[in-house]
Amino acid sequence: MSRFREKFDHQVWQVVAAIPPGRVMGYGEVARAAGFPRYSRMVSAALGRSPEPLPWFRVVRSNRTLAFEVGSSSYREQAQLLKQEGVCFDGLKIIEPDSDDSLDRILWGPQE
DNA sequence: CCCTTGACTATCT
DNA sequence: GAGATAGCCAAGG
Repeated sequence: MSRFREKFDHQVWQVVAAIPPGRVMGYGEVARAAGFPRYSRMVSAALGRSPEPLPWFRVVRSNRTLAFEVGSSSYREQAQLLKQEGVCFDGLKIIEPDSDDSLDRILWGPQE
């Protein structure tokens, strides 16, 4: 086993496990927080290798959309788990709770 | 070695 | 804002 992967995985798992419910982090953000900037593409692999259940569904793309193919079972599962803990969506994008996003969008909902 | 693969990103049209 | 493009980097064939 590569020593790199062992360290990387451990760090990533630790960061992801610390994401509070109702909040999300981007792959790049997780990688950076784990001490491995530019390793966004490696994060997903580390999540899949976790021996313990992780809140993997709280990891999303930098543009706040889900990384799976829209409509796939994985996509639906992740979206459901997130909504289940209060995360709101504006179409395909996640509305951050701390975002200074317009109140209009939250009140009016998706689209205009 | 060389080439391909990703649950990715930033940048430019 | 949607596509295309070019970086990114460990892993596996």
